Amino acid sequence: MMNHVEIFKALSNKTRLEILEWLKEPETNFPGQKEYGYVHGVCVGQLQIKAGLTQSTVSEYLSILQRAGFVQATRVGQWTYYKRDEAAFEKLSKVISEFL
Amino acid sequence: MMNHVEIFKALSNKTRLEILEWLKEPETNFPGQKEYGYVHGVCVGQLQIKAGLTQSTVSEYLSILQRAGFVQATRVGQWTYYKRDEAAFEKLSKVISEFL
DNA sequence: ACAGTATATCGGAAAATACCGATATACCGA
DNA sequence: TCGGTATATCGGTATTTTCCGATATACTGT
Repeated sequence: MMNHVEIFKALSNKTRLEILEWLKEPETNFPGQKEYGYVHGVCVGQLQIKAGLTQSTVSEYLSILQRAGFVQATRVGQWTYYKRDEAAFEKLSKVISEFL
Repeated sequence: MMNHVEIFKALSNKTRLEILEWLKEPETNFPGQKEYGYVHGVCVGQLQIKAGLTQSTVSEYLSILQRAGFVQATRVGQWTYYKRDEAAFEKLSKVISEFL
């Protein structure tokens, strides 16, 4: 993983925490993407609508979450799909209970 | 506990993370306080010396950590001792692996 | 009551973050 | 090749955070 401070900073924002929560259940939270599937996660546009912020802001938030390791990005055509990396959460959970 | 964003913000600073780490082993990290004991933790002055920041800054950092639940303060005479609240770390660890 | 010490709080300058709109890049279909 | 769509990046303003020095508060011994 990366620097702990950067990881906690990534989680220090209401919208970013919500994004992570929404991505736990893509089918429920992003029905608008049903026809395209959820294999690689959810695309930026869907997240933007749900977040109610501008495209540029959501895009940046996603790259912050990606740098911290919480999500993985997959480019498919003109779309970038983001999905949670569950291992990162387990890892952080362990870091907190064992090393912090 | 409190709002998750505030908790992660409290952990988004190098010095504050170091303080939490130092408080895991007061005897080792704060030998200057040996004669006064470590029952209630470590006093602000000792933490200030170790952190190398001003008294006001360290005092504020400690209250940030306290508001987030990571440390408990005990006033004894003119000293305020701070010690870790291990339960807060376990709780946060669970929150991350189960809810985040 | 007073001087000394420990900590908390206040006010502020500099740096970082939260967001935005505009623009650039990448891909697609015609 | 060109127009349309999805995303990333850039430049900027408002807010927040970092860290400081000065001051206020609280306690202690004389």
